[in-house]
Amino acid sequence: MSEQQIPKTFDPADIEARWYPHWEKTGAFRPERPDAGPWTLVNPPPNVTGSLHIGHALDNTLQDVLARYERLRGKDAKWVVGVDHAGIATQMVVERQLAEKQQKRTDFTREEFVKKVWAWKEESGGQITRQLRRLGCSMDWSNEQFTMDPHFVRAVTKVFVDLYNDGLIYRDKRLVNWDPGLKTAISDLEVETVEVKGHFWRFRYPLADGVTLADGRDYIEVATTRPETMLADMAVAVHPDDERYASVVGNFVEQPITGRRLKIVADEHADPELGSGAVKITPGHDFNDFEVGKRAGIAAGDMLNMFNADAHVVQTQDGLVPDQFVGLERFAARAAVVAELKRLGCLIPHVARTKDGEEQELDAEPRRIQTPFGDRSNVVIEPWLTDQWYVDAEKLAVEPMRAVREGDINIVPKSWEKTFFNWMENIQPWCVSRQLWWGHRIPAWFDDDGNVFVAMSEQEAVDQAGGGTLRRDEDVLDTWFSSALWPFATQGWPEADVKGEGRYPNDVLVSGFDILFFWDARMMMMGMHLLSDVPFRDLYLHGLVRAADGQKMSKSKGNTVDPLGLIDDYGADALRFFMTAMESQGRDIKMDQGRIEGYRNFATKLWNAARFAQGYGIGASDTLAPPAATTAVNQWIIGETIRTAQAVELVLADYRFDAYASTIYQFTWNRFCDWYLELIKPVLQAEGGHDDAAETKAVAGWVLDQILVMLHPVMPFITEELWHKLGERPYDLILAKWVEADSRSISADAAEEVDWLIELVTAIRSSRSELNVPAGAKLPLFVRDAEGGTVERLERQGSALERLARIESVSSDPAPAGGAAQIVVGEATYVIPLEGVIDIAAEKARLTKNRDAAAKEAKALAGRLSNENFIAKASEAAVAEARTKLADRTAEQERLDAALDRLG
RNA sequence: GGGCGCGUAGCUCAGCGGUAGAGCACUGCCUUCACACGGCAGGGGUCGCAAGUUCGAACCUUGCCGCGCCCACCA
Repeated sequence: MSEQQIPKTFDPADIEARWYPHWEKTGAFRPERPDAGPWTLVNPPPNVTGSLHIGHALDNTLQDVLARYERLRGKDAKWVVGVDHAGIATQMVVERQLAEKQQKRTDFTREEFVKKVWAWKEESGGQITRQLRRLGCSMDWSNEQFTMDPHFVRAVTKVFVDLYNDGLIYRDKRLVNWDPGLKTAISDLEVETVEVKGHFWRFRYPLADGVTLADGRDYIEVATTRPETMLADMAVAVHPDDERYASVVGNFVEQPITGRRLKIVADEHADPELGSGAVKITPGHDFNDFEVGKRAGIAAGDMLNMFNADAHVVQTQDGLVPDQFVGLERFAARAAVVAELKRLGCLIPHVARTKDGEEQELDAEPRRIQTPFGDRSNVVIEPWLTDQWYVDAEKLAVEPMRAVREGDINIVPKSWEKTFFNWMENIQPWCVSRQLWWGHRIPAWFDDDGNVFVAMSEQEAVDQAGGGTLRRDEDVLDTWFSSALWPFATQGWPEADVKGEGRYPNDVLVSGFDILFFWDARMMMMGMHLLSDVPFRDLYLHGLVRAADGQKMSKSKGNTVDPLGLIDDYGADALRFFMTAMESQGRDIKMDQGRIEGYRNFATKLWNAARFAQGYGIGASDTLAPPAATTAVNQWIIGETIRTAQAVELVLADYRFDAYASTIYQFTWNRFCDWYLELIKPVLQAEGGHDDAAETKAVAGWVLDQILVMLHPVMPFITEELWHKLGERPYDLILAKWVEADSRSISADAAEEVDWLIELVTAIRSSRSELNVPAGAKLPLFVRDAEGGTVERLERQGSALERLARIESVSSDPAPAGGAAQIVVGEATYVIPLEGVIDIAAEKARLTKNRDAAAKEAKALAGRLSNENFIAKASEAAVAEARTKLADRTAEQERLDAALDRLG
């Protein structure tokens, strides 16, 4: 693609469709650059069945900004990409498809079903990767990963075996969060607590054996929000110090429905302040009660279970559940238990007042109950006693906490550290087994006696067992177990020496804060244990993309925005710029189409600026260093370019994405387009050529190139297109060199001169506009009180001034008598005769407004400077600055007073 | 119950110790030969409230009021 005329219209779709395949085909994402140092980033693997949502667009834009920036700075930027098998999510999708055909998973063998999932993976797995390409993400597709690739399976198996052998994975019988919808255990993190409307019932449990309480009552009152669990009650607990019950501890109550004798135990868990102070204990179906039960000497194996896998009532081991309850669904069982207790006269009614103040008896007190739901199934979670595999997270959490504390891992923004520590310090054993078919099958085998053998292969397990036939564990691993290995398993670990290659630790991880525990922390635990080093040096956490009204986006609310649609409407570059500009640390992003449109306009602006430049023979620069410049305007823009590059480097080092976007935006539009291009028009358009033309074209071409370079990380498509349209290039922009930001190329004098010119032009324009001078009218300008330096500047910048402020001539002669606009800039006053045109009253009003503004500021400054505390305590620089400003403002005010006098 | 964050122009957001900025929207002028997805000029804010620290506070501290998120066993 060689130099050619830039078309009048900017068509993002056309450009995007051409450049992405070109980059990918030419290997630009991982070019051969033997001298380049490694820089590594791994992409949070999206679900294989997923499609790109707006959160992915944010996450991947930020990563691509970093990857492209580092690539431009000469690094061998490797951005690892791949997809996650997403156990539960994917299995659910395929099961849903079966359901549409009136089929279910269990109609098939495990092998048949898994085959169907693989088929679906092949069919749908490419979608999200195609979409990432449309966003422009410069990932290393040559090394695309899948968490169920054969080498990944080996890595996962090895990790499981190693952790088992290290005692960090174990099998345990305890309560798990059981999802009766999916019929699998899930981890704590996959449980979402939601407040729902519920009831709080109170019941009487009669004391057995004729015992009574100190006050003579023959029953103990217990309360619950889950009456159905009474069918498996095993005790009643009271606080050891609770006098009311001290006499009956060690005695029994009789559960009214089952007739089971429940021991009254003393346990700190019972809160004397709450309700009656006595609490029923169901060790098999409540996390607290499980602990109380254990303390009371009930072994896990003896705890009564009253549910099957889909939460229907089953007979307990002691056979005491009346037949009428067996087989009931859990919520039906709840109603049945309440009804039966009521019938038995054991229900204590709740007395409520109606709005009219009348008393009313209810079965139970209405309450808001914190209820656990499965995050995937949206079904109420049941604590259920099962054998599962656990990772000893507490031990694995030690090193990551140390790493964060000591700065080996730098969490950005820092405010997340507290959340991180809070979770890590209270971490619970991680249940990693899932009763699913899709996933990494657990490498554990059992013999007929229930002995377990954990091994890399069945053969090894058999060898361990000393022969015989073994049965492999049916369960698979939590998806996050495999993705926890992502920073190294994707790069060939354990065979490859990822540390030696400089690819581990990764340089940075970018993720949404919503997966800090699920994924980021687990990578730290696994990485630090298995590779003895942190998985990444920096952890950048970004927020959520919210709907325009601030609500969380979700399919069920129907308020999602499709990033692909936004790309169609505004171009990928505009969407990327939006994400980058809005990414402010520690804050969510609210959708704002107006902004995306604004950034589309920005792209168009750049396009037209390049087109303009090209029209005057400005093209690809042939130097990396700034070209030699003699004019103030050229020196100034070079300095501004370098300052911009330095600012960009500074803010990107701190992951200040918004600051990066606004820095480059303002430079491009407000400096380069609004001023520089306008200032050089007289040079470019001079009839018969201009002495400064060659220099100016060289500088303009260089600056434009630097803009393309600096903008490329966030707007890769338009910049690559313009890069080539502006001239023959030895390489694509994606592989160009970052700006040589050498401060020695900044001229302070040039900056002062151009700042002065801008101030003067702006002031003249402002007065023209306020005095309603016709926009096209060219006016003479008379200067008074100008010092030598200003006179020279006026000579040098005369043609620019004439063009930008619509001035016909500049003269240091006294202005003719009569009405005139007067403009004060610096020490000089600029007079524009407007006899007959000017409205003297309007000009007086305008000058007075300016005078008053100067006077007000001068007064404030004078006040500050007359405060001896300020002089004594404020920094010298602050005092000096105040003095300078006061002098300036006072002088300005005096000149404006003089101008007002002249108006009469 | 703990923790985190947010309340700045009509809207979306920067600024985080020296008397307020951007984009969009708004008003006026401009069909000026790069761009009307544009140019120029302009209006608009007692920076949630209160007290404190400081020579000086949108910016630091404390309290309060609103909003949001996360974690947690009130049966």
